[in-house]
Amino acid sequence: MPLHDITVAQRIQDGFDLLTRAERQLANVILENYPVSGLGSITALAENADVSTPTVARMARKLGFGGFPEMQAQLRAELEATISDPLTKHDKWATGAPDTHILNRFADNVIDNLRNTLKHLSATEFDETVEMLANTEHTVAVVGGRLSHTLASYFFTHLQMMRDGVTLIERNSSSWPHYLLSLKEGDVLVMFDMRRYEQDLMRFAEMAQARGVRIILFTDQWGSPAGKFAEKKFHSRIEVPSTWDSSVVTMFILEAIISAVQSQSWEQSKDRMEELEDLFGKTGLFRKFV
Amino acid sequence: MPLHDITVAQRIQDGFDLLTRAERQLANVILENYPVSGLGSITALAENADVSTPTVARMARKLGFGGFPEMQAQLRAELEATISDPLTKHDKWATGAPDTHILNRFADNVIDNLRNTLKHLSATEFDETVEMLANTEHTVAVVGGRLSHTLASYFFTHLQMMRDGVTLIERNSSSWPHYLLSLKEGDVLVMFDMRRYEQDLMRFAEMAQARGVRIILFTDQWGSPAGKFAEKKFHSRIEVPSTWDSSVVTMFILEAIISAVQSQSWEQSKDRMEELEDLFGKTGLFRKFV
DNA sequence: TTAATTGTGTAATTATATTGACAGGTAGAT
DNA sequence: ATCTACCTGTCAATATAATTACACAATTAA
Repeated sequence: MPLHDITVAQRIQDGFDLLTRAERQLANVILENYPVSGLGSITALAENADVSTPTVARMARKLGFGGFPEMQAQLRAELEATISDPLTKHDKWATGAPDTHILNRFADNVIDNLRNTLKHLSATEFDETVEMLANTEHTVAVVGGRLSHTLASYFFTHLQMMRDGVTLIERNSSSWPHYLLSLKEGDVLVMFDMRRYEQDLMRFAEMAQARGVRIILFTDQWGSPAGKFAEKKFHSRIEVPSTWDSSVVTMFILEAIISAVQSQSWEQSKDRMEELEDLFGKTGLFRKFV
Repeated sequence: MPLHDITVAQRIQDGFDLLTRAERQLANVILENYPVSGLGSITALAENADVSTPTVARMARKLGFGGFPEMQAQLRAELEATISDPLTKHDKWATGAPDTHILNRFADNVIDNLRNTLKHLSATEFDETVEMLANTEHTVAVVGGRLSHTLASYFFTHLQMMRDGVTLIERNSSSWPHYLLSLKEGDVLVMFDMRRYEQDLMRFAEMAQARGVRIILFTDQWGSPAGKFAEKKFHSRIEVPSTWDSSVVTMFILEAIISAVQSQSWEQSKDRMEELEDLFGKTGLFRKFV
């Protein structure tokens, strides 16, 4: 295949591992708004990516071009080809794949789910939930079902980074009574229960509520039976072209909540984060940056 | 209407009668292959239209720009606006909340991430990855890092429902050598490594590759250093308005893969699913439906 | 036809972009 | 801990682009 048949984007991706830190930074800026971001001057591009101009020139060389202008010329050529080819305009999400490709169908569907979910989600309820989770006067326990345990665990991991008094309740429901004992009135229980709802979760919710525990429930559009014991409920749309259900939208809400909780309690969480960074840094297990 | 709302093409057409012979010649060339023809140097454009460079500069002035570069900047801006799909932008997501509410900002951002990720994701690579994972002649092991273990676990749970020979490798890296022993040439290793990349994962990848294991890597836009040992790489955009990174897009890709793997091997997975349903039904732990 | 006006290119100048040389810094190796 | 190799930015040089000044050509009006 002649060299000019490979797009700049392709070359960047193919050789991504050979790129250095500054070059990757640059590569991302180019890909982010491809190909327009690469059509200005080398200086503009460099500033945009917060690297020096020689870095840009060097990368162009590395990708196999004679220099930056040559790379830019190819970007223009690609653009011309793209614009004049009406076929590519109908490609939706994944380029070079038909509309019927699973990636495109999935994307359409997930966006739809997100839109629909948010339409029925009250911003006030959201804010109140954030309030409950940011309040450190009470502890927070997190519990999930067979498939939703992963979500519970994800939420726990992040919440724990921001505040004290967060517990992840084990998968195994035989140990749940023990956890129940440590939950006091006013404490918060975050529960995940999706389609193929689990009896145990409902019983757990019932008993927790009886103890005065405030429940935040993440469930699907049809609603877990545990809902009747919950103070806050988040219904995600979860249907996708697959035999299983999608967790993407639920994860979206979780992340939004985590982000909001954090900005709410930034002063405390900042210190915690720094401590954590230190801890991980010192164990030598993890590098702080690359 | 502010000046910059009028396209260059519009300005040319509006003032066409005021243009001189050489300028019309130039105008036609610009419009002919709009806007790409105007994105090169002033010299290139002049030659292309068989006029002198000052003619180009003068026309830019005549059209109301400060000079040629200013006109070119607008061409780029127009192009950017055309290319970035207006589909989801400026839609308010959460009703009853201002645009600046975290839910709306998060939604915009995540959609953007998804779009950008898919734009640079090759459908062919995707299909080949699905192929690798659906093939039951080899085993599949799944491993993740500190924060990405959840994703690994999610992927494992679903893949396991569809096929035999799937292992989830523990979080604790001290046990990894044992897992390595059971990986044979041709086996598949699915690895997750996001920002704050982990040394151990890279070493693991290196050793696995040396054993002839084929690696599928899920990483972020900046790229884990383990990438150089991977056969397939998926770069997700993960930045959101939060201190932490988003896993939503990665989860999207995982689900799409899971869905594709399943339809690829429906006959086998159907039986497995039924068995699983039975098992869960019989243990009494879970209800099949509600 | 000739003078005035306007249009256009050439050449010189200026501004800007691009590249090359170097040196400080950082990560990985021994 | 020290060395080495390799990034990566600053600064200088070079090349290229853009503009200006100017002269000549073309067109139009007297």
